[in-house]
Amino acid sequence: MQFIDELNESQRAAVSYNDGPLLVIAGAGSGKTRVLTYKIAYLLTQGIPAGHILALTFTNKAAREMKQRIIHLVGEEVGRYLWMGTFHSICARILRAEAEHVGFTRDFTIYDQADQKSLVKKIVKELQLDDKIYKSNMVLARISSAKANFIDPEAYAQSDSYAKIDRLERLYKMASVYSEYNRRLRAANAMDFDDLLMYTVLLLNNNPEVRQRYQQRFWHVLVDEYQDTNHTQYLIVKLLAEPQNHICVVGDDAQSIYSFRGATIENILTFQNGYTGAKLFKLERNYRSTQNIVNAANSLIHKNKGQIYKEVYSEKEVGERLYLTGYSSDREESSAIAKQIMSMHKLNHRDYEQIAILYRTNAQSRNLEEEMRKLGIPYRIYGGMSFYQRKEIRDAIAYFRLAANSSDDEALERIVNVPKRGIGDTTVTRVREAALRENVPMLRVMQSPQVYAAEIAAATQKKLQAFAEKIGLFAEKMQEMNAFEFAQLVLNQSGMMADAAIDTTAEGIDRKGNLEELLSGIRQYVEDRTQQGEDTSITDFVHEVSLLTDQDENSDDSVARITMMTVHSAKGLEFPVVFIAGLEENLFPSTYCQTESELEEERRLLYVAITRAEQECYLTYASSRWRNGQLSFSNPSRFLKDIDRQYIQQLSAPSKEPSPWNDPPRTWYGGELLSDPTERYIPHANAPKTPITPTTVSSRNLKATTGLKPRTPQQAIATEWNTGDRIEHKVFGKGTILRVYRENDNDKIEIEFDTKGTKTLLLAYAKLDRI
DNA sequence: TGTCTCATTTTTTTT
DNA sequence: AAATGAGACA
Repeated sequence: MQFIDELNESQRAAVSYNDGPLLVIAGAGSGKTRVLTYKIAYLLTQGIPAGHILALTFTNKAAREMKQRIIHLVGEEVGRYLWMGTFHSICARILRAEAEHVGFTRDFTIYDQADQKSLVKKIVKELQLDDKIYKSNMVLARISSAKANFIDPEAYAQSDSYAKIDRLERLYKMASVYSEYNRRLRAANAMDFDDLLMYTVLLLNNNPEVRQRYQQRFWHVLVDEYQDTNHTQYLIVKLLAEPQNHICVVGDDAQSIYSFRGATIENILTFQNGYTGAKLFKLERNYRSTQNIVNAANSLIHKNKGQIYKEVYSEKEVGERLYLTGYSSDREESSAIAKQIMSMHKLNHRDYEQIAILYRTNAQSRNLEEEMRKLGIPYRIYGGMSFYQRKEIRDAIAYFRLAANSSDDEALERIVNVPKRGIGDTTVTRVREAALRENVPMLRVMQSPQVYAAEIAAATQKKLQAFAEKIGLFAEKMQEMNAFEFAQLVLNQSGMMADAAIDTTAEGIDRKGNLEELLSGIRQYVEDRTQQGEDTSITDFVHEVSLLTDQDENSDDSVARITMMTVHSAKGLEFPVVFIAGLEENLFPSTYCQTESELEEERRLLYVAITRAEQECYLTYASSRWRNGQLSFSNPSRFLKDIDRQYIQQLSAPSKEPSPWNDPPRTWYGGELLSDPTERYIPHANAPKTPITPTTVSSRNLKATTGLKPRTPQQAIATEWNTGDRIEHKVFGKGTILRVYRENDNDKIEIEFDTKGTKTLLLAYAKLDRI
């Protein structure tokens, strides 16, 4: 085991200790993954077969990379059969094998957020509850929280603590909604993400024989990012590790940032109580960042109260201080970051791959993206709309899902009229009602509407049957074809491909391109699996796709790009240069986090962000920012003051913005600055001095005349307005587009529109898509 | 049934 | 800003 020499003393101690439960508290950048990797490699060289080691990670990508590294250390044959993946994917694997024990079949579907949401909406409507109170997001959050705490509908109905919060929110019928929701999932042979965890616990709890089988299989259980596990995950680990308790968990309480999805820091804080004799190791030396960065992060995190004491230190060079810059607007912030990156690249020969921009919310990526594009900086955005979330891709996959699982009603409703088959809402509702009444899948009702007494016109019945037959055909073909052949068949026979091909608008061409991309992705998948000697049917593909995250998507790595992502998704990553944008009150920390413990979590989030940086860390904030179509003003984040001043260097910005230290927080009145507001607005450089002769264009013919079309009809919002001899600022309002005329070759065009009520003519700038 | 228009709501982070 | 929902109309 030469490789063990590559570790420092405390790392080595953690790796070679195997006499009982083990808790490794690993500071940021202290080689946590390294310890885990080497520990597994160590176990393998001790003669433990890979098939008897279970390692749970936070993302599939982390699992893949770790496995690669282990194989590199011990060889392919030794490491190949490791059980390694996220809780969700490992649970899905176990549940598919044992599906009948929990009352599902092995082909169960995994409902994603959109499926869940649509189901909740239907249930709320059916139970005749007010959808203003029972908002789908709220309902789902409640259900998810219950499942994260291993509380089933019965327990929920009994629970005082849940009832109390539900009363506050006037969600008196929440328990019934939860119960019906679960019933419907089961009827559809489907699970949501939380079910994967919950049913695994149920499986192991209720079936001693199964439990023993898995306990005997997993001689060693290792968990990464333990600070972000929830109670149900705690139970899974406990059930699998018993009775030998050869368990090793690794984590950092200072980086716990997922409480919103049920993670509880208690798991790591009380580990030693739950596992008697558990040994604790601390890794405190940071190998990633310069001293200044580590010290700055430390000074911030020490403002939190509850934490396991540790002193992370770096022995690298002192390095540069963190740079702080304030800007007057989000636009200015974005463009300054872009310029900065450009000059780093040009002047310092900094590779784009070494740079990341982190932010609190996905919405912030839009501005940044635009500015990067302007300067031609290649970028990669994680999060937001991923390939598999696009409508046409989801539709295609819904066909696969329905073929694999004929009870998958959400998939059916998604595609029953895609492409248009003349099966409208009314018909679908009738089918759904009949299916509900007769307790059968909707597809069954469509096969024989008369049997289930669905009141449907004969002509429509024909359409339904034709659809059902098509799905039946797919289900048959699915068995005999490989994934690629099958996907091709479905896209052609369903009419989706033809439908996209007919459409010659930009969106249509896009759609077709995406479908083709999906096909070529599936072809690749089949090739890979053939090489590995694995099953090439569509079933496995569908199952895997539902557990993919945007980090897993294969993007073109041949070009060096900068990375843009939320702080949450940056967990576990590192970059030589990190920008953290939008350090403002009400954004970071978020408006929705105001209790003490929530604020501490936000502070940990910033801690995570800063500790991603190896050499340079830039912090920025803006005094004004567009949010939800409204301009809002804010003060610098309170967290800036939590960082020890000696580690920060304030840079000057184009406009003088208030400093977090020297200037008192400003107050705003009615969303507007009390002092002279015009200072905050930079006049549009191209604003014409005199009105242009308008060409009258109706909104309908807009695209024909100008080659431009508004993304939504009423999108125009005036930011400034030209009266002939002066430019007035800050005129906001929506109106109907009356006339359009193009300005130079710019995507921004001027629109004349009248505002609600007063019929004022305004010259406004609107963002338009080129077609 | 499908399309278009208008109005209201959303309002963080994700496996 | 963008998504969702309701209502009008062909």
